[in-house]
Amino acid sequence: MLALLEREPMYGYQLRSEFDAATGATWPLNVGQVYTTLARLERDGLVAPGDPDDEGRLRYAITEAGKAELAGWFGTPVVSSDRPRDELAIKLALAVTVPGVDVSGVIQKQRAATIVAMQDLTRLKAAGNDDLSWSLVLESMRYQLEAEVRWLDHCESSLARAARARNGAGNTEQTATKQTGVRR
Amino acid sequence: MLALLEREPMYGYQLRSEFDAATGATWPLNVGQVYTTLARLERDGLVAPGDPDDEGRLRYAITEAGKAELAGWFGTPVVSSDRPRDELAIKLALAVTVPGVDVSGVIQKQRAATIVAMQDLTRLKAAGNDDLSWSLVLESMRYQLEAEVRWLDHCESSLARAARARNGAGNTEQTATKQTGVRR
DNA sequence: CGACACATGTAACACGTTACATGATTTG
DNA sequence: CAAATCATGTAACGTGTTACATGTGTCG
Repeated sequence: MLALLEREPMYGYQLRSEFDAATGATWPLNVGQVYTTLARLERDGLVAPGDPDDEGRLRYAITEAGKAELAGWFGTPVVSSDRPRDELAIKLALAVTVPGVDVSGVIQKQRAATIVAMQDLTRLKAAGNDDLSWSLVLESMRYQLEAEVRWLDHCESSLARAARARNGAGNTEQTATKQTGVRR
Repeated sequence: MLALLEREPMYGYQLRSEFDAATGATWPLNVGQVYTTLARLERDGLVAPGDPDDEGRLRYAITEAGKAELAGWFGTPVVSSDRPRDELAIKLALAVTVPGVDVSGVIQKQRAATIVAMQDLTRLKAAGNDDLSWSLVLESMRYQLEAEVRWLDHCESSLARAARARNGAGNTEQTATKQTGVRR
């Protein structure tokens, strides 16, 4: 919000559409949330309601405090500790500890879903959008999804190795990558 | 929580330590939260308090409904739409739209931080932990961080290209990757 | 004995999210 | 004219997170 308001004062509805434009509607933003957030930002003195425009729309402007906050945001890198927990990582980490879970089944389903997501992305990208922000976000997702697939592969081979270690040294059937049935 | 309780009934404090063990303390979990979550899970009928053990500790057990929920979780891949918004992606997407922001500065700081994070990871990994869950989570982070660096590089060259497009065709000074000062 | 880990909780807060209500304006 | 878009809000809910209170056991 602050970043958008730094460009120029905007009213709520406009903020939503500008945000969607910037992120390519990848993470759609509920309009209602804009207003609640605006109220919270005003509470914290980061924005201020100002001159209503020609039509009665109330534009909010960023304050000095808001500019400082924004500059801090841009100037401070995102570190692991303020990233949200990675659900997928947790899921697999736990899956391998719970007996009866078909871990490779989980991995395979996930990889399939991830690959579909990548294809959707490619399709989106093909439906020409020359906007820079748009394409950066899309590329971000692509890099992440690619990494995810690679990680899933790594997990599978890790699993296979662990299974091989558990079984006798001479026993070389690839059981680990071929089990079926989901728990129980 | 459900995944841990599927292994065996546990009490609150134990759940915390088991979770930390599984995720390698990557995303430390506040103990208090375990109890509130446990209360909410009980409210939803997914766990049930049961037989207190030899010391007076109250163990919670997963219910049938909880098992179903858990099986659903393991059986359903994580898709983009239920992933949280990517703060870094949004940050850069907006940075390029706000005039006066030193985008390559942001990128460089982020890359530095990301690389440090990768080194921390390597160090952690070196401090021997042969636990499978642990190492899967660590690898997950490594893959993600690597992807992030690659994406940041991509962003920089994307930016440079955009800048070249803005400037005249003959004008080939590399202004885009060399600006300084953070807005204003 | 004092500090620290173990162990259980609760109150308060902030935030994201949804659903709903309401009205003006535009457009097929 | 009806439907859709524009536009502004609010109430309610769920959850993550922190801070605090409280007590027991253990170990240097």
